[in-house]
Amino acid sequence: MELNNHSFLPVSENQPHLPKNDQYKGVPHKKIIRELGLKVTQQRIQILEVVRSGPSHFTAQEVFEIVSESNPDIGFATVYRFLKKLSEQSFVTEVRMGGMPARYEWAAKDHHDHLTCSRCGKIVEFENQKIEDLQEKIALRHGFKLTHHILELYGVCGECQRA
Amino acid sequence: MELNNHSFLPVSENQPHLPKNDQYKGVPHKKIIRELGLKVTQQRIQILEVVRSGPSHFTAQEVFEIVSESNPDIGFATVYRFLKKLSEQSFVTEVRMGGMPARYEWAAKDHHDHLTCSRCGKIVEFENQKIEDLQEKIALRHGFKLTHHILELYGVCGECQRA
DNA sequence: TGGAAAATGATAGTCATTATTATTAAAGGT
DNA sequence: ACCTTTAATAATAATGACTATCATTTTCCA
Repeated sequence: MELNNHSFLPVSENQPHLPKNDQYKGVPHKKIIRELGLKVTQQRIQILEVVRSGPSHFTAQEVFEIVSESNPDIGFATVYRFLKKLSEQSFVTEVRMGGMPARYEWAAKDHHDHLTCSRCGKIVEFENQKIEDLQEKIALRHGFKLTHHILELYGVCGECQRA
Repeated sequence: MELNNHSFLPVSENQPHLPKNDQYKGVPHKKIIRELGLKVTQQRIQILEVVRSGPSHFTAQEVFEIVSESNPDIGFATVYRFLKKLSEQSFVTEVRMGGMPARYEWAAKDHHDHLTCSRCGKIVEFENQKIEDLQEKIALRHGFKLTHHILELYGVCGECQRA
């Protein structure tokens, strides 16, 4: 993950990794929308409200449904369009998994990967900076600018090994 | 990725990493189809021929088109159906990318991960033993016995960065 | 070889996402 | 505050990848 180069942020360009906490904390929705180069609309504010304060992984449909409660007139195309913009400019991360609808998450939250037990389904979240660094290196070596990654480990947990 | 536990293979369960070469080399298509618990048909043989000898990443559509040349009567549903079976039983690996059609690859080849351009879809294969080792360590630290993993890096390739 | 069970091809359907378009709303200059 | 331009919206149709259905054909083994 790289830092976004957004003007209102106290960004140090040399900082190689994301800060641990939401770097946009306290930044109003309006400011973020302007930073995207877009006009500020009620719909976009409402979408951002869900995205920034709701669950950490959400589908476009879920966002649409939540916003619909307070604003039944919103169209789902608006949600898709705006999520795409947010994704293009790295404010949210888009993850697509086998055929399922894309899931998004506010990109400024802590990053973590998953270790899943294929026997009982238990999920352990972990973070490993060394792996992140190696990923950056690999991408660079091939001339790529990394935007995101998926790292999912599967195995059998201690409990299930005994059983 | 873990070894498949298919009876005709000389599998050593203790081996921590995949062998470097295609573990199914020399195994006839028919045998693999039977191993899947499916009936042997011309269509499936033709699909396997493309999958096993063709390019290393392919879409269902591409397989369909290639097979169509020698057998214009094949339906694309047949290709999708069979690729799904192969994927379910880990004979091929399915990789999905933002909105684009799924790409498949014969799974028995060297283990590698993918670096994908989210702009143009280009895929670079890479292998990094350090990352593999770190994964093992992480799993161990949490008491897990690692069986396989998914590591997909996404970014923008040099070419697309310029454009 | 006969016949149950499975596979096929054609086609229609599903579902997420995207394009289109007429209408409405926002931002900036006056 | 009022225009005016320009973008954003909601509704809807369209797209595209896949999947289900089903009548017909094939496989395979008893």
